Amino acid sequence: MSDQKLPTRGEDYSEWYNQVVLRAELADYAPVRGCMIVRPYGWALWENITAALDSRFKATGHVNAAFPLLIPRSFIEKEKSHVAGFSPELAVVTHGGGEELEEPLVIRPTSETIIGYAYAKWIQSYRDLPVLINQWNSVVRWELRTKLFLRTLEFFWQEGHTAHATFEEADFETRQMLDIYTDFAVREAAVPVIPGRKSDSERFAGADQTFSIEAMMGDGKALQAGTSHNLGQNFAKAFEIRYLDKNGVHQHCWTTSWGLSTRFIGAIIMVHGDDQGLIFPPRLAPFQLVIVPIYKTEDEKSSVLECAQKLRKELVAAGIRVKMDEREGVSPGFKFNDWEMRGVPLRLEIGPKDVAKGSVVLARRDRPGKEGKSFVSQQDLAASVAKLLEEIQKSLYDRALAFRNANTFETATYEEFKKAVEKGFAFSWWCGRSECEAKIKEETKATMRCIPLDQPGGTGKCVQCGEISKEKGIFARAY
RNA sequence: CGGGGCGUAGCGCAGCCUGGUAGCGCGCCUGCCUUGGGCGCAGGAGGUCUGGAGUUCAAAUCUCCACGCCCCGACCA
Repeated sequence: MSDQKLPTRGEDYSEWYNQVVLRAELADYAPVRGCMIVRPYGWALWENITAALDSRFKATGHVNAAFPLLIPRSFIEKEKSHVAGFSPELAVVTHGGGEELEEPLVIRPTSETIIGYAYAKWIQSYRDLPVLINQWNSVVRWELRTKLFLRTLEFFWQEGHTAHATFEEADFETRQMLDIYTDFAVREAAVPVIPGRKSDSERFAGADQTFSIEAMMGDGKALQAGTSHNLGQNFAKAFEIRYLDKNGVHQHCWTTSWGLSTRFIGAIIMVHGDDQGLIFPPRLAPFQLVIVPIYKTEDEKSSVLECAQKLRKELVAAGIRVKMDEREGVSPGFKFNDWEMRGVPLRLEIGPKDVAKGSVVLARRDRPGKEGKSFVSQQDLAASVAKLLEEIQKSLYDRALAFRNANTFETATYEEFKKAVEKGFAFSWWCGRSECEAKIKEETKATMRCIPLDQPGGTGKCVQCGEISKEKGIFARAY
C-alpha cells in the first residue's frame, strides 16, 4: 500500500472502486487484458454468495450439474437471435493438439445451446419434465471495456436452465427465480433491488422475455444484478427439445435460463462502501468480526492474547466468522483502519483494561468513530455480537433503501427527466416504443433499466413522446 | 473498435526537453523503540529503464516499429 488514504467517492468514484478492490485484496489484474484474479478474500465473499443462492435453488427443486466449456460453433448458430447477440463477443478455439480443428470450438459465453443439445437427448416424455438444472461455472465474453467484477472477459456465475411442458410453467419458473434473486439481494446482501421486465432492446439474445433485478449504486447509476429469461420455445425448436404429451402428440418444451454473476460483488461494494472503504453485509462477510488485541508489555501480551483466544473460541462455537489479527509490528491503529477498509462489519478491541474489567470494545463498521463503539461485557458476548450483526445488516439495508429513494424521481416532463438521470433513477411513464427508448439514450445517456413488476396502475403520458402509456419504467445511466 | 494517457525497483513517481555514474517517496528485510485510531530511529536488499530496430564514441533520454495497461466514448451479465 503506497498511499494510505483512498480517493474519496466524491473525488473520483471510479478510482475509489478500482483502489478499494485492489487494496482490500478482493481481486487483481491478470496478465491477459480483461481477465481477473479473484483473491482469497474476494473468493470467500463469492463462496458465501454461492452458498446462499445454492440453498435457495435446492429448496425449489433444482439440482447442480456440469456442462462442457467448449461448444461446437455450429451450436451457437442454431438460434438466430442468439448468434446475432453473441457472435461479436465469442472466443473461438481453432487449434487443438497442434492441428487446425475441422470445426472451431467456442468457449461458452453461456450454455443454452450445449444444454439444449443435452435436453433434446434426455427429454422424451411429459414424465421427464420439468428438468431443473443449475451449474456453477465461468463463461467468456470478449469484452473490450473491462472493470474488475463489473465487466470482465471471463466471469464466474451460476446459470440455471430448465425445461417445462407449458408456457405457464416456464413463466412461473422465470418469475420464481427472479423472486429468489430479489430475496437473496435483500436478505443476504442488504441490497435493495427493483424486480422488473426488460425492454425489447435490452432482452437476452434468444429470449421471449427477460426479467432483471436492478440496484442503485453509490453514484446513482444502475446495475443489473441478476437476470431471469423466459426462452419460450426458441431453443426448444432450434435444438428439437421435444416431449410426447399425454395424448401421444409431440410438443416442443418451454425453457428458461437465469443467472447471477460475480458482478454482484461489484454491487455490494458500490451499494454499501464509504470513503473508508468496503462495508460488507454481515450475512455475506468473509469475516463478520475481527479481534484486535492491544498490549504493551510481554505480560500484557500473554494475558490479552489468552483472553482473546478464549473469546474467539466462544464466538466461533456460536457460528460467527471471526478473524484474529495477531500481526506483530503493526499498531492497533493501523489494524483498525486496515479492517475498516476491508469491510469487516464488527471489530472487537481487547486490551489490558478490558481483561481486568471483563469487558471488550465493539466497534460497528457502519457507524464511524466513537458513535459506533460500545463497551460490552465478556459475559454472553456471542449473543451481543449476534444481535449487533443483525442490527448492522438491517441498518445497511435501510441506509441503501433511503439513498435509493432519495435519488429516485417520478418525472412528469422531459426536462425533469433529464435532471433526474443526472442524479439517479427516473421513474416515468413510457409508451413502450423502441424509438422513444433510443432517443432517450441518445439524448441523456440513460437506458431503460426495467419496467418494475410493481406498477402504480392507471395511465400517463410518455415522458419522451407524450403518448398515453400504461406502464412506468425505470431509466438510469447504467454500468 | 475509435479518442486520450501511461510503460523507469513490489507500488506511486522524478530523470527525457538540452544524450555521458540509475534517483525519490512508500512498501520490503534486520535491529532497537513503540502499540487504546494509519509510530519513530538506524542500517540494508532490490533495476535486462516494456520489447525490437536505427542514429551516435556513448541512448532511460533522439527516430521508427511493435506490444501491453489504464481512462473516456460506441456494444454487453
